[in-house]
Amino acid sequence: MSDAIAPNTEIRLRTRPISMGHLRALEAVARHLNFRAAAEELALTQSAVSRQIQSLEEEVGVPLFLRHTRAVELTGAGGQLLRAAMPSLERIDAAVRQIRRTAGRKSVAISTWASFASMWLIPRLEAFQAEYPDIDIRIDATDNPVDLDTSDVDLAIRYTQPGSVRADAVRLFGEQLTPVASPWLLKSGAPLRKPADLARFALLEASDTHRVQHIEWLTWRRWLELNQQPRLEPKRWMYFNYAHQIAQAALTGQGIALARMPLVADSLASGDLVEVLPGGRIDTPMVYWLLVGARNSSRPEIQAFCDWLLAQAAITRQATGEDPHTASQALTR
Amino acid sequence: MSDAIAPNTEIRLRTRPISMGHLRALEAVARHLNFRAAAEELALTQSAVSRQIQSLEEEVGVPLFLRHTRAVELTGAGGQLLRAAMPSLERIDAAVRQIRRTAGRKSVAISTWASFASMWLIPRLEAFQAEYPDIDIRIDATDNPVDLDTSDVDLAIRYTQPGSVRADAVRLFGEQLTPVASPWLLKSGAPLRKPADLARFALLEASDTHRVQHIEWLTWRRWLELNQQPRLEPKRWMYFNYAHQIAQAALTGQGIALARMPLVADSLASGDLVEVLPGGRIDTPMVYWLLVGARNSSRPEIQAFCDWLLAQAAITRQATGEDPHTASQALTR
DNA sequence: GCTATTCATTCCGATACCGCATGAATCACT
DNA sequence: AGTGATTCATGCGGTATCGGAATGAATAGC
Repeated sequence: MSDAIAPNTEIRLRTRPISMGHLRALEAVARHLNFRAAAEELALTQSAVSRQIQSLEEEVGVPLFLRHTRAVELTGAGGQLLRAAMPSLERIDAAVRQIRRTAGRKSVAISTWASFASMWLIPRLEAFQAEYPDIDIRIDATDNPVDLDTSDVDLAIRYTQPGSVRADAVRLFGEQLTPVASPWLLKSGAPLRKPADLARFALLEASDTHRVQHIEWLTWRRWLELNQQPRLEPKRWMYFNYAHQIAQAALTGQGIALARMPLVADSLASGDLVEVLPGGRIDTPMVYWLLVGARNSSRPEIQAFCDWLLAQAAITRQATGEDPHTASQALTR
Repeated sequence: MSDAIAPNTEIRLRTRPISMGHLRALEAVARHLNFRAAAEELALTQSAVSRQIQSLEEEVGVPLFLRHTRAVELTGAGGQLLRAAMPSLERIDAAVRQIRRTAGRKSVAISTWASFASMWLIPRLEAFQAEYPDIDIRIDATDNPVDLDTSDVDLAIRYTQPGSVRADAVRLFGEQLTPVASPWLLKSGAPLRKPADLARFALLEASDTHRVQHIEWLTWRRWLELNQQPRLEPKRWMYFNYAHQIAQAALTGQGIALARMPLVADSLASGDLVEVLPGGRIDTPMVYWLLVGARNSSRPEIQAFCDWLLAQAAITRQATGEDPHTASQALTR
């Protein structure tokens, strides 16, 4: 009864797992359309590459390349496999590189969005780095909302209304909007005392086509209505895609921006921007949240970063007048 | 001069390419959290799996699992690699399966969207299958617009306005909208003679949140305005996500749908649906296009399918009254 | 302390992979 | 047409890798 091994060997021969090295050869050959050049790139001989491709072809049962005498041509099946394999290899390689890079190092990966990263998070990071020089920081600000359980970020900063966020999210701060401008812009000309005076200036506004669900709260139109100027037309409208572009335009005196208090508190404190109309703040229902992936909350560097972030948020709350108490409560977490 | 080989071996030792088999072991172990069970699933011994994981760990420089005496625990790095590897392996496997399945067979893969597939394409496919029984058909109606050059579909059917489509797109037919209903619905009650009579019925409308750029042309509101009934309020509004759901509702007598002529021409011809208001057709600027990937246009089965599709489109144009000529021109292509 | 469970390790046979040399096919040029 | 050059395929031999069986090491439960 040799049945015990016969099926084994048969299976082994039939479904030998595809090798990643072979797929790399496929990729290189498809790129060069030349076995020898591909082999050179892979630091192999042409013979090895030839047989790797052959092995792949035997595996899928279809030729992947048409070998003409002087040219190599990718077949449909070859292209199909290539299109599946190339991003997959790249993704695996990227993951390995990432793991290797952070091997033995403490690191924190944060998902947020571009405006928040450049206007709030990054300016403060230096302080954290000074306090914890051995912790690496990685910021993913690609604006793709990522899943903390399936992606490789450790924590996320989100911007939503209360209620549409996980129960374990920690509130960082709320949001007020206020007209701001460069003091340099206001020095020339008559002083700006009442909302109607805004008509003399250019108004900077977001034309954010992506996140339509939030934009209604951030418009000058809403601010003007709340300040009894529903029909005011400014000297000029200027539209920008990102909040930090608006801030940049305001800093360079291009007009008056309806800024988010938490994000411009620093510029207000330093005097680079000023609130042009005291009492001109309006609230939005939006809240900035901190979310921590469950599987990461026990790592000490995550712990340290969260503590630091909450302390920074408390400082921002104080600066924006949202939180009249000291930050001690947040620090003790 | 052994310089020629010394660097070779060094490189070989440093960057030994990761094996897909090892990643499969990672996946199986992560799922079972048990080396023996994973080995059994992989038809290997526990010893082999142990060494595969070890090899991976040596490769990335970090432990992927914590081995406790009675339990195995995935580390952060392990999870990171797993999250990258699992979809990648799945994608490669799927591509290989797909290639194997279509090995030696002629096949045509079409990208379209759900409503068009179920209301126009699929009902006609049987005729094509009868004519070409040896050609496999694969329909990708996931509503994700795919790139003909990078995905593995051979041709795509698109629905846009003229101008926002590639120059080599072939026009299938335009679009008219007309109110339709089940004849059964109309038999009860007073006859429906003029647009204002619509107020006695439920009107079926799309609440298509996805493709906002097209929806304006498809609304009852627009039809009513064009027919001098801007303020008409029907007995009831019914909203559906997909055009074929609307058609289904109309077929079962739930109300009157504003249907796309090309998609309901069959039901009108068979009498399952009737146009409730002769002369009630309105045009939309939308056009149905056929796009063929450049690298596929030479395959004979693609050729055959395109010819057949264009002939079907000509028949539809005739049925909707769009094309007064015979279909001969399209047939000769 | 004994036993059962589970992963790591050692040894050995199988084989997959590589490099070298060579063959086969075809194109370019005389 | 013949010759050389280019390019991929193939036969062969050596080596590294891999898998299986048996055994060791650690520990949790009793």
